[in-house]
Amino acid sequence: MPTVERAARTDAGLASELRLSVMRLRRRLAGERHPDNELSMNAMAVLGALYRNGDLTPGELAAHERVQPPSMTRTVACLEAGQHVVRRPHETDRRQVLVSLTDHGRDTLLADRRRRDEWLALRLRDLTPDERAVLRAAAPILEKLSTS
Amino acid sequence: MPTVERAARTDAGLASELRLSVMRLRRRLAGERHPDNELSMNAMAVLGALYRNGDLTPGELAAHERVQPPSMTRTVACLEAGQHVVRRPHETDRRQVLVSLTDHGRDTLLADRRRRDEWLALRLRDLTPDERAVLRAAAPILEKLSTS
DNA sequence: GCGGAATAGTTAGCAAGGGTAACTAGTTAT
DNA sequence: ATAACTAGTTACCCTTGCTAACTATTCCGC
Repeated sequence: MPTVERAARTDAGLASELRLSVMRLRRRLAGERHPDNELSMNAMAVLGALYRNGDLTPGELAAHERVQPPSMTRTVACLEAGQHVVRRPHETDRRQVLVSLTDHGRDTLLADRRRRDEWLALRLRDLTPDERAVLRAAAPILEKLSTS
Repeated sequence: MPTVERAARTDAGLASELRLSVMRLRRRLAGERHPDNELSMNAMAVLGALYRNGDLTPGELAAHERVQPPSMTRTVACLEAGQHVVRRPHETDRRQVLVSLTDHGRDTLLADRRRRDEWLALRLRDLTPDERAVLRAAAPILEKLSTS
């Protein structure tokens, strides 16, 4: 008996399917992380954002990850404690704070990412090329859904 | 600046993209639930499984949702407290317990599901038909990833 | 310029929801 | 008869999200 019903013809049905699939896969991803990764998935995402975009404020990071500012404060505090980022005051607006990736943070990010995607990448290799193509197309759409 | 890099050409890149997208969308889904839904998303998923498959044991439910048995014990206890399910001993093997959906549970499931998918279905309507088709194809693949 | 509104970040406290370890009760196999 | 296994539960802890409330700064209207 398949976990997902075959039919997702209506929008409501598709919504249900997608919701369940996303929930389960996320749980699986959280569980399957390699044991010697020191960073949580969210901390990783923050380092990734800094790596791609350069220095950002906590507010920008919160918007980027779609969490509330206090949640990001905690994540950043944790990263700062591990020397992965440094916080420094904004040049002109002293309400703001800029978070920068340290060398150590960057190294950790790259090593961690390599290990952490291992599990998923392994499963992706078991898919057919067509299935991978579908997921490649789907990723930005999922992203758009969470953005809007 | 797009949140997701355009490139997901390698499997590792795709894994990264997919992981981030799934995490964010799931967070968004958890947050956007309609205020007068009484059930958590996981409770809903359990009722859904019972609705589709008939009576199941806690162990089967745990495997189905890919959580550890103690987590399912709690979810089932919560559902039982709300009269959405009943637990009764297995006929022949008295170690086991069978969980059944009550009428009230079924009604709640259907009403809740309708409301809960509203937000996502709304966003789905903003997509192009092609994008929806991609997601329709992607849902079972995501499911397969979390199953394997 | 000065007082009130708005903005950025933080602190404090809470709740949901996952996990592991250890226990009970029932079943199976030697 | 007893040892080993299985299903479920209990107890406990951790992570990670949230809201509310507070501080510090900046902006705006007069």
